[in-house]
Amino acid sequence: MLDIQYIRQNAEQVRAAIKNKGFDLDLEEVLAADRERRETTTVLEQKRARKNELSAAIPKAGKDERPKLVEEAKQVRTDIEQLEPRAAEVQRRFQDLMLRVPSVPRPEVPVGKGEEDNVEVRRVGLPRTFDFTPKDHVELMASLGMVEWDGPRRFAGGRSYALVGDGALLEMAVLRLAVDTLIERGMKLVAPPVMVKERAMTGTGFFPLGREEAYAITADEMFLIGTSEVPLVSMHADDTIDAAALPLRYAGISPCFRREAGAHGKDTRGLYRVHQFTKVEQVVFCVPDEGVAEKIHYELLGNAEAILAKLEIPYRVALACTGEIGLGQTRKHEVESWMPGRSAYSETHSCSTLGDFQSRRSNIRVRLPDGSLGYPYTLNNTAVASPRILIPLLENHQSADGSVALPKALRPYMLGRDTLANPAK
RNA sequence: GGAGAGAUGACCGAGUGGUCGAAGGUGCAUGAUUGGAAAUCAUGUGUACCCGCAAGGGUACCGAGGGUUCGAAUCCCUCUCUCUCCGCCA
Repeated sequence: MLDIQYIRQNAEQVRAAIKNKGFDLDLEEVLAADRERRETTTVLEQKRARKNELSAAIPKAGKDERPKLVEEAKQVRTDIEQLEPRAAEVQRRFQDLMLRVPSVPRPEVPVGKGEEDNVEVRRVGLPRTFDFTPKDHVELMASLGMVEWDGPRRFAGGRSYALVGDGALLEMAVLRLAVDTLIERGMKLVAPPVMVKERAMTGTGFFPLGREEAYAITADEMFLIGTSEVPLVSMHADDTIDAAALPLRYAGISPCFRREAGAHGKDTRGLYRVHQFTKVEQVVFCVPDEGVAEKIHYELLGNAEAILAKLEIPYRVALACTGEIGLGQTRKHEVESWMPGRSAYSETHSCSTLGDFQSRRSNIRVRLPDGSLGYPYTLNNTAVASPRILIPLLENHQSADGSVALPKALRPYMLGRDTLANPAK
């Protein structure tokens, strides 16, 4: 959410943000609702002031004065009761519109519509050239006994899978490697609730737009999170954090659930796009300062890259264009890992700065050194998300005989083994 | 799931219909005192929105939402959360 005063004073920039980010919103509607809201509250507050005046005067009034005052007070109350529903309606409409106003991208963010407009920043590592026909992760995992498809898809539906044997072990190893890396880098590990109330979804910017992307637990009005960013940010909802305590660096680990509502028929093969996965996520709160936020943004990006380096996966980093960044994000980098089975770099990480967008929605504040209150900035980035990360991990390290070499950094988490091989062989 | 207790400002805690944004204490800030500190004394110390160049003014907020009343932190209803006991349970 943006500051309405900021919107009033920078309407042009906000209009541009709406257009460039590709949202369907008429800012004039927002501004009109704001004007209407102020008009109705002014009238209402004047009535309330009169009401307070009268109820203060009544106990002091003499016997003969009293009935007259009570009479007027009753009238004023009736007036207020008539104004209130309209004012509430105007307020509701205003707030609903405010939740749909996107944040303004940082100046360095390229204007563009889709992926093709993202700007590649760097490539690290070279895609391997194979002297045999490489298998994709589906074939590899099948032959290595790492995954079950048929059973899960029968009892749990499309995009379901079960990691088994080395598949499950490898997932745990990768997650643990990521966790340890982040702990070494000063982040606090959190295993948060994965079922949350609507407020957490709205507060982090995933609702109301994108509501259809979340699984709802209707009986209890709860929602399954699509990322631990939701509970980690919400953990501080309504808090006032002392500036001296910032930055707060968290590493969240949780299962994540996504309906993939707009992606029917897309990426249906394998483990690339699934409804349930496990993710280690970095979330940081920092002081409201662009310079500080930028520094942390690159720190988070660096953490993700360090993990990819340990996993010995080639990747590239791209600065996402305006059309590819979300409602609240002011800057986003995507890290795309090389996936031989797709012969392409595909997204495995997403690093975002959100400014005070989430803090405002979640009512998270910071007490600044001068005693004033502000809204902290939030940032987040994937550390590792599995099973998606298993795709480049397995495909890049496969051998001609169908076995997979384990990167050195992973071996301690894999019982000291250096290879995954068919158990039958 | 059953029975009960509770939710007040940064914190503790008073307040059961009227001038209560809310006593008192603690903490914090500033000043006095001191060689310096402690102690002491004095003053100040919430947030959001609206109007205003400002000074300042107004409204709302005592877990949330409704209701009663001229008037609600105080009375009534619903909900949320916390705690205790019983049951169930990984």
